[in-house]
Amino acid sequence: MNINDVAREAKVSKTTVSRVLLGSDKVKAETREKVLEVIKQLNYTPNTSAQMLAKKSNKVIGVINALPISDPFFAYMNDRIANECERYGYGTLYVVCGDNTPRGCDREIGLLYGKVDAYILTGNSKTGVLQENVEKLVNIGMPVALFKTGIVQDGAITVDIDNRKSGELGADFLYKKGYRRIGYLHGDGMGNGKGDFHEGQERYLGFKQKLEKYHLPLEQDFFGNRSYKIASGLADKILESGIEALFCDTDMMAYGIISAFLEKGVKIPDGIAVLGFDDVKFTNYEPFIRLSTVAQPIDKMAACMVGALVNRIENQVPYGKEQLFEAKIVEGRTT
Amino acid sequence: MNINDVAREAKVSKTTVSRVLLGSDKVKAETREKVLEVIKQLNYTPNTSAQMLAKKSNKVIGVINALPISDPFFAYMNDRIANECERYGYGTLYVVCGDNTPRGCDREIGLLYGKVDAYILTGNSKTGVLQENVEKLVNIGMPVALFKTGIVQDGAITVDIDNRKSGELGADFLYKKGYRRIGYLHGDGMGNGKGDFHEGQERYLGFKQKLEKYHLPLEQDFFGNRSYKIASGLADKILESGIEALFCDTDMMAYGIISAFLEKGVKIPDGIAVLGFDDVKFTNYEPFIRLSTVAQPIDKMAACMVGALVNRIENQVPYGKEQLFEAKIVEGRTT
DNA sequence: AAGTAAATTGAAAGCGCTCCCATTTTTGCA
DNA sequence: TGCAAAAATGGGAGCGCTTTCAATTTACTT
Repeated sequence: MNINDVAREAKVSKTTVSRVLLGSDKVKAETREKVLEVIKQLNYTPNTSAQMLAKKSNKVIGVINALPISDPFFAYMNDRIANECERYGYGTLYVVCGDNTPRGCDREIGLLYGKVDAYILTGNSKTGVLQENVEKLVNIGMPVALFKTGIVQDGAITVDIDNRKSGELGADFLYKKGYRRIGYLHGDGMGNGKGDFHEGQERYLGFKQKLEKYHLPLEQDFFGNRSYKIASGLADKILESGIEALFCDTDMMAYGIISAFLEKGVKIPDGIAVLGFDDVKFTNYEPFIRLSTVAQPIDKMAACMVGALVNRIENQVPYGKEQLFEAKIVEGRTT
Repeated sequence: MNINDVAREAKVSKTTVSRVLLGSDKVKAETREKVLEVIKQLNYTPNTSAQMLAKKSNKVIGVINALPISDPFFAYMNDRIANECERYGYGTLYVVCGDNTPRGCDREIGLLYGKVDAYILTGNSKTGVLQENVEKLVNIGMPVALFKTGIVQDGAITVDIDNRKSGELGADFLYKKGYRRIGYLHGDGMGNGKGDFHEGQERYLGFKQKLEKYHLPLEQDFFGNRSYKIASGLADKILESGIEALFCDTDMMAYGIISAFLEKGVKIPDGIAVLGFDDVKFTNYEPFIRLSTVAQPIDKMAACMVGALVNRIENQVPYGKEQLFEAKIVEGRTT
């Protein structure tokens, strides 16, 4: 079942069918009607591979997630990307590097090659192998956007927030709220315990600098971990340290530790204040504790990436090398 | 840059290059070496659209999520599907129907058409439009698996848990733990307020039947909602009702209401016990309160779908029409 | 050394579609 | 009614790859 079958049935040439399909050009109204009718009747769907091959472009952007997609922050980002693509009439194809091991995603890039007009690469674990592949893509003229990969590469556009500044912002906010003894809870990146969460390091740096500027004492650092038992002891450790506020480098860490605090009967924010990072949005679930957090402008970042890629694809307009966004405080009830 | 460039550079025919690419057949070792070298040197990547067109199959399974992917349950499912596909040497391509409106996903099916060897359709919002499209796919001989779509269709394989039984299981568990006054917290499905969460209805039915069997009183029903304010009042309402245990029809609802209880200083499970549904797994986050829940065998369901599809694709082995799995209780600390 | 089988390679057709260009049909206007 | 211009349609090449089948080379046997 292909375009020829439709052509035969509609008694026109496949060229005409193609024209109807692409909604293009001038086809007599009644011819179009007839073709559409046959298409519907035969349940014909055009083969996108053939289209792609013939057209060299198909209005599709490919997204490679170099991390498990069940990370809520990135999951939401993916939703936003799809939405943005739709605005421009583009489809979105996703691929996931399923495991936790940072790698080059060769397989995944290959899987999309010839199917998409541009790539978006996503992932918070810096890896040299990935960088090599980005270079390759760029070299063959492929439009590429990088989201939080920690890679900055000529010919690709890197989108992220200014992590350093965001760390400062969080510290500043807590300071101005009157907290003086402020601790920091580190996440562990991809949960692989490899400590390669490059974003967190920058955030922490900004946080520390701000504390120093205010001549605040540097409290003990705390480290999150996926193991329940350690995490449970963690809450005690944090409480015993006597800090007044805790800056967590992801919202998920914040939610976790808050639950632990609540369970121990500690009031938030009176017993201890908690500031998250990300502004994670959940489908199907509105957290009952509105978290105070350093919000990443996810929507804007998605719009920036897709907009830049589409503009490059359609108008050959080059994009900048790096686009850093400002985070902002969203105050909930935990500070 | 295509296969011809490689052929020319390696001084062989493109047929030979193709053979090397497919790792197939007999190619003299030194010829293969040379071709591989040229491929590497030129950074050549085969065009998957051309391959697909020529081969009629490319070992790729397409997944259409008829819901926002940021739903943690489905996000995790998607991760599992990718893993299963990888076991068979298959790639996985995802598409998301970005909005909350249940629809036929015509666009998304079309986007994948000609790119994949089989479809997996996912979504917990029954829609007639979707069913039509499933029929179409089946009619052209496309292997199709349906996950929680609420659709059962000849020629497609439907995979789900036995929701009724699972509701009974939860009620039974709570009863046997000694709880007698048990309430039920309904989710609102896709969060679109349309109340089309067909799974929940079945679960509730099973739950109710079991209560009746034990001659327990039917407590007031509670309804979750994405609006924070209502949800906050909800916790009070539940507590005032005097129930001893609350059965929530998703884990996310459970986590939410638990936070609210904790914040009010209510102990779990002494003040009130909470049983969730799903056994949601988070990347990057281990909830500090291990939830007691009715666990869906996500891994098994993913394996079942992918296995059935691959077997159908490669060996023409037909699959069953419907495969229902048993849920089981995973007891945490909230009951 | 000759002959045959096996291994290796290449030429060319074709996958389903788009699009350039040529051809046919229709329209507008004198 | 006739003729040029515009509109509508179709033929066929080509997108990058795989695969059949034939041709060539190599290896083996006696």
